[in-house]
Amino acid sequence: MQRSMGILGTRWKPIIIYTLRDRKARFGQLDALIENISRKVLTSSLKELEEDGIILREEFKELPPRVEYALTEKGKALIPIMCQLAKWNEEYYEEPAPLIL
Amino acid sequence: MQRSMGILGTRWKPIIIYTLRDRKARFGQLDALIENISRKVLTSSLKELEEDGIILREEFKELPPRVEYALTEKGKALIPIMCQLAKWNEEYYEEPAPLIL
DNA sequence: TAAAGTAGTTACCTTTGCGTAACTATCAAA
DNA sequence: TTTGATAGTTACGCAAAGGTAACTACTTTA
Repeated sequence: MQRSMGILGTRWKPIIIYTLRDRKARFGQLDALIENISRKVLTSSLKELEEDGIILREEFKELPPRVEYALTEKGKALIPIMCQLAKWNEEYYEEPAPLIL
Repeated sequence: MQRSMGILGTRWKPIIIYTLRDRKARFGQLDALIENISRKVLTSSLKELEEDGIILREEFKELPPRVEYALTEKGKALIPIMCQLAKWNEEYYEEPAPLIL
C-alpha cells in the first residue's frame, strides 16, 4: 500500500488516469478536460506517470506537433478502481453546511 | 473525482483507512502498525478524516486514557477500493533497476 | 512579415505535507 | 516524589506539490 501511494498519492494523478479511462488524449485536451489543473503540474504528472509505467506518450512527427497519452496495461488495471472512487463520492457526498455570516 | 481526491489525495490517508479495514485501533496502535508515519501527520490525518465523516473517534474515560478509531459506513465503503489498490501494486510492482556505481 | 496552433518550459512564488524532537496532561502505582 | 503509560501538542524547518504568467520552438497560412 505504501508503494501504491508513493505512485498515486497526489491530488491530480488519479484524476489524470480517470480522464484517460475511455480515450487517448492530447496534451491540450487533458488541459481542457481537467478543470483547474495547471499546465505545469500536468506536464510533471504526465512525466512521472510515464516513468512509473502507467501511461504511454506517443509523439507524432507532424506539423503542428501532436502528442497522445494513453494508459498502459498497468494503467488500465486502475480504471475500475478509479471509477469506484468516483462513484463512492457520488454516493456519500454531502453539501458542506452553508456559512452563515 | 476532484472531490474524492480533495479528501483522499495524500500519501497517508488511504494507508490509514487500509489499516482500519479489519479492526478498530488505538492511536498508539496505528502509530505502530503504519511504518514511518509520524505522530504529527497521524494526528492531523485522523482529525481530517473524522471531519470528512470517514472515521469515528471514540474516547473512553479511563485511566490511562484510551481512544479508538474505526471506520464509519462511508469509510467502510472504501475498503474494497483500498484492497484493490494494494492488490494492484502486488501484481504490477517491479523492482527498480539497481544502480550500478 | 506577422499571426496562429501545438506542446510544452522557465522563473518565481505560495501552500501543504511531512519529519524530528521535545514537551504536555492526567492519574496510578512504586 | 518520581516513574510509567496513553494520547496527543508544539515549535521548527525542509521539500514537494501546486499556481501564474511569460516565454520557446517549429512550421504553415494569411
